[in-house]
Formats: sequence, structure tokens, C-alpha cells
Amino acid sequence: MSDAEHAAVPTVAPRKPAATIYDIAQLAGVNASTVSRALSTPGRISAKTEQKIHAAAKELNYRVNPAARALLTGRTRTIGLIVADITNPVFFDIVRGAEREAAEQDYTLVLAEFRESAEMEMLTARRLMPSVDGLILATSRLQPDEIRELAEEKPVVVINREVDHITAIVADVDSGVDEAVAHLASLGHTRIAYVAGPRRSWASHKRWSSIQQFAGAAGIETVEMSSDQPSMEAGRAIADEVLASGATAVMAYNDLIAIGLMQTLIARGVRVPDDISIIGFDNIFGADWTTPGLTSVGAPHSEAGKYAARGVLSLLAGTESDDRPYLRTSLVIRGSTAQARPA
Amino acid sequence: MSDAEHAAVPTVAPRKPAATIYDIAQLAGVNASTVSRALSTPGRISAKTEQKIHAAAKELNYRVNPAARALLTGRTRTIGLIVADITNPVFFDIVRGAEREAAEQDYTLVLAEFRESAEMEMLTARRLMPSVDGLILATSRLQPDEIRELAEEKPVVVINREVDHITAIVADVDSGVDEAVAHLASLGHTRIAYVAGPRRSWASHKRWSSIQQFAGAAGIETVEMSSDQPSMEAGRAIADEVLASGATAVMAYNDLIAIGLMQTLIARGVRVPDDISIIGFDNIFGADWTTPGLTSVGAPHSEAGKYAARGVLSLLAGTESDDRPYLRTSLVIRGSTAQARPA
DNA sequence: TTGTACGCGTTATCAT
DNA sequence: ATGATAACGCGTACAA
Repeated sequence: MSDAEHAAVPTVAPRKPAATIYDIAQLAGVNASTVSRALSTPGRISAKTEQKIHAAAKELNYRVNPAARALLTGRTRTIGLIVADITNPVFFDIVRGAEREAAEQDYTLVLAEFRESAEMEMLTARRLMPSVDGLILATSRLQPDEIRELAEEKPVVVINREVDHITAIVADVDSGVDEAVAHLASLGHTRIAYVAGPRRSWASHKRWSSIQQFAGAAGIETVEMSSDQPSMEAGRAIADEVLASGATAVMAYNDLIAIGLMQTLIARGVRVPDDISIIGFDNIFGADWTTPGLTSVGAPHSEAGKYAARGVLSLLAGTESDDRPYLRTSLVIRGSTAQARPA
Repeated sequence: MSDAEHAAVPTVAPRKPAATIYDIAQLAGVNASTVSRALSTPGRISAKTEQKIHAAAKELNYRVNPAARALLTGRTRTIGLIVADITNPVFFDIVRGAEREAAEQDYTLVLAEFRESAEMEMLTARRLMPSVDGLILATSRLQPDEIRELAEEKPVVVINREVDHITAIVADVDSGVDEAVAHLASLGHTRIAYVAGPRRSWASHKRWSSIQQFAGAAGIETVEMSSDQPSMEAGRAIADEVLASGATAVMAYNDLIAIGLMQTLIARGVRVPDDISIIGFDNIFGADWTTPGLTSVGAPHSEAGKYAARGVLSLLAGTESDDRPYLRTSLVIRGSTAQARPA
């Protein structure tokens, strides 16, 4: 950075106060309440005064003061989104979907993460609550009661989890697991290991029971092992257990675990997919970067985020949106799955 | 979803109004203004009444109404962060860094994206402005004047860009490029192609001129080609031009372009790194998933986000934070770079 | 159709 | 140390 630029670094600029409806009223020669009406209830005003008011508003570069409006209406036009870990690629699409839907409805999205700690999650939710109209919990680690407690204050929508009395956006796990198990069965696999995610993850349990169900129907054995953290590190750490399990195929709670596991196995000379097949969940951005590419059960995350935001909004409006979307998961087959190694 | 659960889907729950300082005042038998003081200016009140007030507040589960406070103080305790594309992994760490710093200072982060459109970016900034105390622009595509215009209203901090009179958090490109060019030089490369990013990206121009500078000093030829979008797709599209350029090494504006390019080259039978070396920028999450792993010039993105948030806060406080951090970029060497193919 | 007056919850100023 | 009161900007019931 040059000295000249450094010297130019701004001190606190003297900001001129934003224009209010009173400024507009004065400029347009009407009362402030008339301005308010013209701006928020168009049509209930004479055409020419409305004209003048809009002109004045534009000239003064007027924006409504959200705080003042919120104080009166109780609505902040803001939605909170709480995720476990901002850097997990799964959330990008959820965040994007929610943000776009919110922006379209002229709502603003506030984002917070809780780093896999249920306690932090509750604290974060409480911290956000007063400044939002509703909350989206993505992959919550909270107890059902805690979620319902939050939902008593403001609208709450959960993603990828079912909680009694709470609006939920859940992709249908079965459709994708069905495909995945059928895929493995067709390749001759007879024993599948499942590497679970966080103990308090509803999605992890759901995935496991779905796997058990479809594998059972196909006469395939299943074995579960726990990793507790949904990270690449956890995938690396579970490699020994996977090898010892005798499974010829592994399904991991998410792609991060799957990729960590795959890296470690390959580094140890295990051939993927020849010696062992690997399937992840989420089909995250970059899942096709690995060699082999990761076969994964994907879901329309962006849609989930979008419908979650929409859910909060319709809860707010009191319009029971019956058109709950059906979100299907499906298998994306890449190179990490192949014919089972003969026993 | 079972029928029972479906039936249980909530209508708008009758939410009881939140407690105010008047409720506390009544319960504690004091005046509302005393409550306000006890809560916001601790110490200026007698110990026992303060005790009573806090007890009452806890009992009523009191939270301050941010709108009411903001109306009076003009402060929302909110920071806006505007990014080009939420799903670009570079931003994950920036967002995380900013969010953590904000949360620590009891601020809230609002997030919005503008999808690479400068017009959308300005609209988004204006939309957010009234409800935030300050703005962070990550990889802005705006004109300097537009940014200064925004900065007149509220504190603005830009990331990875220099704008006169605007606080900027910029990682030192030269350190990493120096390493990268030296690395390529040591491998015998004499002609480097640079695949540029968006035309309006300050960072892209900066990277290009830094490359020219260090390559020039090392007696290495450089050639620029433009991609305009910072995506994998753009990387795929530029493959022909790269091959035609006669360069034995490519540096791409970002890792996404680099990875798209690498995939396409490999698909066409070009060997990476034997036939051509590739270096990206940003060292995004997943850059080590590719085969070969992507050599990349990385920066401490999370730190950048953190200091950007801190910058907004200190601008707000009027404390000219002199301790602007030095953020160094550095080369992460993986498998995508090797000895130059003999001409 | 438009103006008047009040209240939302909080902080700040001025008394007491 | 604490109470009374005004003010922030906006929306709305009521009056004109």
C-alpha cells in the first residue's frame, strides 16, 4: 500500500442523516401521514399528490427506516438461518436457495453457525430471535422440545429433520438409498458398512435406518460404525475400522467423511473401487474432483433452502402452504463404486 | 411423512408478546428508566435494585427489542456482507471469519449475493444499507465512485481490492506470486499463460500485473487470455486457447477456472503436469481432491473476513485501527506443477 | 382525500 | 440513585 493511499484512509466520515417521511412531507407540502400512505398504501391517495410525494422521495433518496417500521409492525423482514458449519459445502446451496427466495420477497437473510455444539446452537438461536421474523434450522442438533420452544416465539422451519408440530423441509432419503442399495446389490456387494455422523444428527439416523431397510430387503448385511464428526478428518480416522469390518462397500453419512476415508484408503494401497466401493451423501460441490469421482446420494439442497424460506414466510402470513414440495434424493454414480471384490 | 404428523403441522401459533422494560419495572417496583440503566449501563445503579431488576428480567425472559434500540440509537448491531457468488468456496472462509468476529462482538451478519452483476450488487447494497451499521464488499465489481458513494452513508470495507479513501483488507498478492513464479522458473518454464477472471475484478488485474512483474524479472514470457467468468465452465472453455498459446505453464485467476481447465485438458489426453503445469489462486477447500492435486496461491481468507468485520466495527467506533494486519499469500505446492516439457 | 394524534420499546436529558 | 418525560420514524384509527 502506498503512503499516499495510507494517508487517505478515511476517518469516520460525517454522515448526513437519512431522509425521513417528514422531510418528504415538507418538500412535497403535505402531511407526513399522507407520505406514509402514499408509500405503503398506494392507490388510497390522489394521483397528483402521490406523484409529488414519489418525486420528493426520489429526490431525497428516501429509504424507509426498517427499525421504525419494525418497532411498529413487529416485523423485521428478516429471516435467520442457522447452520452447523459454514464451510461445509452442503450448506452453500441451502444458504443460496434461502437467500434468493428471501431477497425476492424483499426479505433479508442473517446467517450464523454453531460449530456442531447444541449449546451454541441454542444460544445462537436466542441471540438471533429478537431481530428476525422467523428461523430456519439446517441440520439442527437440538432436542425436539428445544425446537418447539423456539417455535413458540416465532415461526421455525427445520431442514432435513422431522420434528412433531414443526414445519420441516425434508428430502426423501428412501428414494436415493433405494437406488444406492440396488446399485450395490447389482454389483454383487453383500455386506455394507455405514459410517454414521454426529450422534444428534437426525439425518444420520434416518440414513442408517433407510439403509438397513433396503439392504435387509435385498438380503444384504449391514454394519454401523460411528464417527461423530461429519468431517474429512473423521473419515480418515475410521479407515481401520472399515477395513476390519469385512464390508466390500461403505456408505458414509456425508461426502466429507467419504472423501477423507477414500483418501486414506488409497494412501494405504487399498484400491477404490476395486477393493472397496464408497458412496457418500449430499453430492457436494467438488465430489467429482476426486479420483475416482465419488458416487453420492444427492439432494436438491438449494430447493430445500428455498422452500424453507418460503415456509417461514407462509407461516408468518398464516397461509398454510399445502404445496409442500416433494424433494427427491437420487444416486449420482461416479467411479468410486464397482463390482464387489470376490470373497 | 405420516398422516398424524401431517395433521400436526402448526398453524400460526398464538405467540405471547415479548416482555418489555415496563413489565420488568412493574415486577421490580421501579421506573422503566431505572431498568434501562440497570441493563445497559451497569454500575450506575444501587446494588440491590440492580439485583432485583436482573432477577425480574430473567424471570420474564426479557430480551431487548433491537428495533426500538436501533430507532433511537441509529445502530442496528448488524453488518452486511455482499459476495459475488455464495457457492464459490472462496467465500466460505470469508463468511465464516466475518460471522465469527461479528458474533463475538454481539453483532449479527446478514448475507447477500449479487451473482456477478455489478448492477445487482449496487441494488443489493442499497437494499441492505438501511438495516445494517456497515457493509463488507467481498470481490466487488463496482466502480470506485460507486463504492465511495456507499461509504458516505455508512462504513464500508472492501476485501481484496484497493479503493482510494476506503478501508481495504487485501492479502499481499506479490508474496505468493513471487513464490509461484520462482517455483515455475526453477522447473524450467519460460512461458506462462494467465487466464484472467471477470473484467471488473480488481483482484484479477492485480494478479496479472504481479505475474508480469515477477515473470519479467525472471526472464519468463507471459501471455494473457480472458475468461470473464470465474467458474469451472470458463476453465473448460479456455482449454483450446491455452494449448494454442505455447505456454508450458498456466496460472488461472482462481482455482475453479484452474480445475475446469485441468479436467478438460486431461480429458483430451494432455498430461498434467508433464505436458503442462497448472497453478490456481485461492487454495479453496477441495483443491487437494483433484488428481493431481492443484498447486495454488492461497490466502488467509478467514482472517480477511475477520479483519473486514473488525474494520467496520472500528470505523463505527471512530477508533482508527492502526493495526491493519499483514495478510500474506503463499504457494501451496501439489501435483499439478512439474518440470517443463522440453521444447 | 388528507391532517391530527397516539403508540410501538428504548435511551437520553433533565429533575428530584 | 432514581423518577418523569421527550424523542427516534413510522403506521393507523380517528377526525375533518
